[in-house]
Order: sequence, then C-alpha cells, then structure tokens
Amino acid sequence: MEVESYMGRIVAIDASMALYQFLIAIRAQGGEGTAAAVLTNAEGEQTSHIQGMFNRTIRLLSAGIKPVYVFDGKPPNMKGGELAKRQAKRAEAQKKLEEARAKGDIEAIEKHEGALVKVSKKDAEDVKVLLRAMGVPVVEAPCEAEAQCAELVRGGKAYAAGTEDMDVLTFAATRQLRKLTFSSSKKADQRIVEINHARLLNDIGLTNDQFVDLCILCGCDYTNRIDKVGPKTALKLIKQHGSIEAILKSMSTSPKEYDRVPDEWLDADTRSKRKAKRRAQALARLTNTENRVPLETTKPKEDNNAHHQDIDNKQQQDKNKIQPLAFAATTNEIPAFAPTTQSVNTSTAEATFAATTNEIPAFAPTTQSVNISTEIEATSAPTTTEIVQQPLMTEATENIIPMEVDEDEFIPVKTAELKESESTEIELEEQNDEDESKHVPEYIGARKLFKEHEIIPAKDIQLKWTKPDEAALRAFLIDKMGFAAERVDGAIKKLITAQGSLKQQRMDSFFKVLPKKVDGNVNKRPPPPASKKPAAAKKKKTR
DNA sequence: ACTCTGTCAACAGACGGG
DNA sequence: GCCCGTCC
DNA sequence: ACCTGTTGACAGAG
Repeated sequence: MEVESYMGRIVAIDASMALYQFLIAIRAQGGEGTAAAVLTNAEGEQTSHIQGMFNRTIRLLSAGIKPVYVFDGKPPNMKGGELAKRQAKRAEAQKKLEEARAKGDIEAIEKHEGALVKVSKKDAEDVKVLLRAMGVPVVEAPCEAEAQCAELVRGGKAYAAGTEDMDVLTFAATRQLRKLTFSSSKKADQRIVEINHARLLNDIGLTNDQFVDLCILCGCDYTNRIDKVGPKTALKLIKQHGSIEAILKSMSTSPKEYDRVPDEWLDADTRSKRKAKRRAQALARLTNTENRVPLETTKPKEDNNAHHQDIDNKQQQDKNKIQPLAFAATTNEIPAFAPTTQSVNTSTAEATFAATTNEIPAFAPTTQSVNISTEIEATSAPTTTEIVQQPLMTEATENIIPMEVDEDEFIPVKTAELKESESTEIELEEQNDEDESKHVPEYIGARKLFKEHEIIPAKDIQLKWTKPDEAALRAFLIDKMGFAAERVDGAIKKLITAQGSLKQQRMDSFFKVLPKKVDGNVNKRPPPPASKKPAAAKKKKTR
C-alpha cells in the first residue's frame, strides 16, 4: 500500500524494538583506528535512539499517520531454554568483546558490541519524555509490547500494529503494517505492507488456534523447535492433524521422528522415560568403547556445532564424560539432563510460569476469539470459538503414546558392568528427575502466552495527540541531550505543521474523497474473496 | 539435475548536500 | 535519483 | 533484566 492510504490512521508501534534498532543502526565513526559508537551527549548518555525516534515520529506525523508507542513491561516469566541460550550467547559476546578490545581488533569490537546492545530502562524513559513533549501518546504495557499493540488494534483503538515482528499476528492483531520506514527521499519500493489477520487465516485455511500452533512449531521465541520442521512442514502437519497434540501423537508412532521432538515438549512421564533410555545408551557406550554401535541420530554436524562442542569440552571435559556423549545423542545443543545451569534454569522457569499463569485474569481469550470469528465470517466461523480450548488440549496430551523404552535395537545393555564406575553421574540425573514430575510441555506454555497474555484492555486506554510542548522539547533536546539548536528548531517547525494538519487531514478523510492519485480507497476492506488463492504463498515468499 | 528444507552469518536509520 | 558524510 | 526478523549462501534429503 502507498503511504497516502494511511492518512489519519492510528498505528500502534512497539517502542522497545524500534529503540533497539536505532541503537544498533545509528553510529558514528570515531576517527582513525576507532570503532563506530553510538551517539552520546556531553554526559556520555546515549542519544542515538532519541535521534531516531524524533526523526521517525516527525516523518510519520507528516504523512498523516498517528503513532502510539507501546513500551514493554516485565518480560514473560517463561522462555525456559531460550532464555538460558541468550544469556550464554550474551556472556560469550561479552568475553569476545574484551578480547577484541585488548587486541585492538576494531572489526571484532564492533561486531560484539552490536551483539550486546541493550535498551536500558533509562533509554526508554528518555524517549517517553521526548514523546510526551511531542504530544504523542505513550502506553506502558504490563508485559510484552507486541501483545498490547495487538490488543489496541483488536479493541479498535488503533487501525494496525506497526512492526516487523510477526508475533503481533500470533497475538491476533487484526492488522499489521510492515515496512513503515518509508523515507523522504524516494528510493525504490516505498510500499507499506499490510497484513490482515482474518484474511491470512482464511487464505491459509486455519483457525486462530491452529495458527498459534503453527507459529509455535515454526519457532516463535518461547520454545525449542522440532528438528526438520520448518514453516512448510509445520503448515502441512497442522493442516493434516489440526493441533500440536495430534501431530505429536502421530509422530510418536515412528521412533525416528519422535526423537526430534525436544524433551521440553514431552509430558513428565514420557520425558523421564526418554531420559532413562538415553542414560542407558550413554552408559552402554561408555563402558563399551571398543564395541560402539553407531546410533542413527549420532552424527553431529561438524560445521554447525563444532564451536559449541569446543566450549562444552573446555569447561566440562574432565568433570563429566557423559556430556559429550549425550550431546552426540541428541540434536539439541544442550542435553536436557546434563547437570548444567541450563537444565536447572529451564525447570525453575517453567515452574514459575505454571504458578503464575493461574493468576492471570481473564483478559484476552474471550475478546480474541470473538473478534476473530466475527471477522472471518464465511469460511471457518463456526469452529473458531470452540475448537481448541482446554478439553482438546488435555485430552490429546493424555493420548500421546509414550515412547518405547525397553526394546533398544542398537544397545547391548550390560547393566551389571556399568554400575560402580558411573554411579555419580546417574545420581546427579536422578536428582533432577524429582523436579521434572511437574514439567508442563513447553508448547502449552507458549500457547498460553499467546492467548492469555497480560494486557491492559483497550477500552481502558485513551489516546490523545496534542500540540507539541516546544519549550520542553528544546530543553530536553538542546539543553539536556546536546542536539544542535538549529536542527531542533527546524524539526519542531515540521512537527507543529504535521500535528496541526493532523486534524484537518482527519476531517478530510471523513468528508472528502481522497486525492486523485490514490487509486484504492482508504476504507476499502475487501471481503474474503473465495477465488483468491495465491495469497497463501505471500506469507512466506520473500519476493 | 532439481526442489524443498533447514541452518548459519550478517545486518539493521534518516537527513541533506553534492 | 544515488553516494556519502553526518547526526551527538 | 529481557529484547529480533530478513536475507542470501549453502548443505542435505527425497
């Protein structure tokens, strides 16, 4: 869509994500032999994000688009393995950065600095001050900003969520706008991409519940993924079976396939059985080193994982010989039963999540389903509201066939010989098993996160765009942040013009026909065309 | 040889003058 | 239009 | 104290 089509529209934007991007992108060369660094004021406070936000907001307003910025609250208390992975990655980057600094390797410094960019509380507060002075509304989400953006759209307070992050659709935002970063100098491809949630569901032929499951399968953030299952396969599987539970059940008939399902996705019972099997395999291989029987899933991909393996080896080599073997036995980076911080974190995080989700008030679920089903109308309306609620979930979970433990085709088990040498490792693992009786499959937690995310109901939020507070802006930008007075004044002029014309444009869009050059019309809400099929490809096709 | 998948690494702004 | 230096 | 999507090159499986 052309920019002009969105004149007068309200767009909810995830501020934290924008800030993050600005901090990474807006950097200055610091002269010869120095790494590029974020812009700062005299006190050394970061200003790149201020610069970026100020410019972009003025540009949006000048185009007649009314932004509302939504800030993150507390992170959701889940993200078990993912969280641990990120922490590890971060620590690694930190280490590498220091090494690079010591060596004076500029390229490496920049690379690792980028990986460590973080939006601090203060950064966000600074931007809130800026936005309020600009007369632009700010919403503070209780949890994830994307979820709150989606609620604003669903509740009619905003026309669309403006973000690149596909998660808003999983949160059931009615519309999403991408590529909202049109620039003043016209480069090629200035189009804004609009994605309509109801149409998307209609086109790919899924209910919202199925769509959420699809996103989880594709690896939406909060969970591990099933190896070999990407977008295409995930869609195929969901269409074929209807839910993750049904897919798992189907996969459980083939040991080879079922091996790919991450431990965290299994219920406690199946999971501990699998672990018992792995343990037996590992021990058998340990004591039987001359006579190793190759496992089918054993080949580690040298190129991909060699790095990680090295690290693991450095740290654990002599402590625990089971680790490398276990690593080989699973395709995941971190064996779930390995006595590392990772597995501990995972279980505690999940326990916390399980405990807290009960407290989440009955916000979203009803609103979501109702809105979606009313918009879908034709195709799948009857099913959407009821299809996947608790009953199906639990029922299906119970039906999953546990993996066969005893018949090991490849392992010659000689239990008697194993015991004395490896008893310590075994004890370690069994201690973990205790906590794991409470284990809830990861994808179920993720599902809850998408469907019952903590939000402020849209009806409780009032949005207002007011005249900018010129004095406050000058004080903040010029005096505090050290911006050039000339530029600021110029920008403020633009801002006032844009804010002033907002009302006019809005009236125009109500009472007048739109400018001639626009061939579509703004209010067009195309009904789901029964014939239009190619759109299904649009979602994944990069084009 | 060809297609479909998955994985990895690299990368991300906006303005204005020339 | 595109390229490139600059923003703090 | 957490924080990501896209792209293009590439490898492996069917």
